[in-house]
Amino acid sequence: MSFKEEIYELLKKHNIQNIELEVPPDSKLGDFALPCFTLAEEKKKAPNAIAEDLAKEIQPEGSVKEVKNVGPYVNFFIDKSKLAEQTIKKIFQETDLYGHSKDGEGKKVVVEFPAPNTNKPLHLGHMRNMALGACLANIIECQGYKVFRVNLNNDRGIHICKSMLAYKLWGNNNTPESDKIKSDHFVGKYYVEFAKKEKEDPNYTEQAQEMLRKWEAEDSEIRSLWEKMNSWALSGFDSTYKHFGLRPFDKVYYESNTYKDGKNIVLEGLDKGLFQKRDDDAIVVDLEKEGLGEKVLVRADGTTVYITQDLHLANLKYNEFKFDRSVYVVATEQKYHFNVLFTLLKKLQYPFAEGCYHFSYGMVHLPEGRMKSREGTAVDADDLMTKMENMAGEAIKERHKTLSKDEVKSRSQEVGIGAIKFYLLKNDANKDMTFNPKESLSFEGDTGPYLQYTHARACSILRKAKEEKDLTPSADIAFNKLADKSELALIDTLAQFPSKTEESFAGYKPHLIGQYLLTLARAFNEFYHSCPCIKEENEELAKARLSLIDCTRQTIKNGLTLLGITAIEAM
RNA sequence: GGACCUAUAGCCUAGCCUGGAUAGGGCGACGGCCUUCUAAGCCGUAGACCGAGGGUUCGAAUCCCUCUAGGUCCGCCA
Repeated sequence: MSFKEEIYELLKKHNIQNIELEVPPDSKLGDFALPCFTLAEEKKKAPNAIAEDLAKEIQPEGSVKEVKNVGPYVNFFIDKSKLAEQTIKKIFQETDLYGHSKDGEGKKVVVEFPAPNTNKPLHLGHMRNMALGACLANIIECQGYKVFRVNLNNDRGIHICKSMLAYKLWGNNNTPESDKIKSDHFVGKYYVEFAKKEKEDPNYTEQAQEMLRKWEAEDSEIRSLWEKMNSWALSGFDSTYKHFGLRPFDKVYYESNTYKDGKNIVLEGLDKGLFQKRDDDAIVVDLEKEGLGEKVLVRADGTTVYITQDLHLANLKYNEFKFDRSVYVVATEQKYHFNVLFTLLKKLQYPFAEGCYHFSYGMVHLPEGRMKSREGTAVDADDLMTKMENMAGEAIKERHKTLSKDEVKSRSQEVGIGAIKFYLLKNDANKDMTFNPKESLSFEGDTGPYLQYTHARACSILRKAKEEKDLTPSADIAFNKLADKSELALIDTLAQFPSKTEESFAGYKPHLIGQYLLTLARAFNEFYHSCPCIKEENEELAKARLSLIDCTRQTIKNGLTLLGITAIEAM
């Protein structure tokens, strides 16, 4: 039974029910509080007077150590050593699984991201997508679900033809190797070049459309050019994914394989009378009632549109994975599209329709305005990673003059990438963000490196305790020795982790983990500065603190792992 | 024209779902702390009529309505 439940039981004995306990703003006031405003109304008495009487009436028992009246509240103090014991034992027992749950056992979830276009390299927008997608997948997984990470390459269409045409016209048969450029950047260069020329001469647009027609007719020359350039783009993406620390995808879909499909689904809907054939032979659906207007599903000429292939892809995924949920990690601009897609799936009465969810996230702006790949103003993913790693490397070398080159490299990679990921994950995904290089590239304050540093500090104490005093942390300690304000606050924060991961999962809110870790790191650093461990002379206290440090280390590690950030042991 | 999202100190942001006791952080500014476990840290000071107006409530940053500003979408493009 939790402390809260224990207090509810206690209150029941005094005929108080249906009032939510609150947590006072300051732990000095108490651990839990009963507001007496609604009681005041019932009993026609001032809330302060009621609270005063109740506080006298209710006798402490069990884990409740003290009952005290503060204004209109009855505040409860619980025996902190019990919380310490409960929490520390749990963490020692569960280690890497602390914060995990088995709620989703036996259920399957598909998470799709980042679904790039193969005409240009990945930029900061994709990084936000990847960070969120990977983190969301981890959070779902930690709740016991079997997660499948899937990707979709948008590898055909007019925009792809634009970079192809530019290469054909101005590429001189150069290759990424000959130009010594990363292969996806090589492709992107031609996309930017095309955009420039297209502005001056609309004739190029016409040529690109002609190329798309040839591609659709499976013209062999165009197809081989397409295959060559796509393989450049895709191999470039793969190295970016790897650098960013993404796990390999469980399945990769290609739009070029599926773009014609889905027509049978529409015909099925037509048979059932869900869709209509218009006078011009186009098949449409009337979503006026849903407030979504009329949508074309198959063109008059019998060809399919974007939404048709998405109907097909949803089915493909279900047939392959038999998922309970399917999450699409896609920017907020496509909200309407997914609204229509899911409405159609429901209309068609697919069993999986209810399980589909669009996880949308806000756009990434630059101080100058919107990022435009076409104009080459996007913040490139590879460049940003390198930049951050170099900055981290400088800082590390300054701190450790004798560290080996390899060690500097691996640490700066973890710190640099961690900084980017945390920056992208710490705030509400729903909100747009402006990438301001000056503050975004910082390693101080509310950042990933701050969390990694806190973790490294905890590791360092554990190492030294072993070396200098042969102390190892254990769950068999004198819990009542942990009585300092900062110790109690730290224990309190540690205890919250499982409910935070659960909340983060339930609401699709990755940022709750990041916010929690900041709170935890602050609590630990406060403790670190006021409670020595190795230098502590009271042996029992030193041991208790060491265990508390180990629990913090473990919890930060578990949290960072959910964010896709490596918890490094030294910085 | 319609739909959705956003608005919290000079700047970035948490809290809003589930209303409560002095609205948390961070950057920047100012002042302290490295003969004690990593100063990428810690402590302190200054800085917020929570976009505006109404409503509900004993109580509103939080719920409801209106308005304003910014953004996004509403294609037989993907």
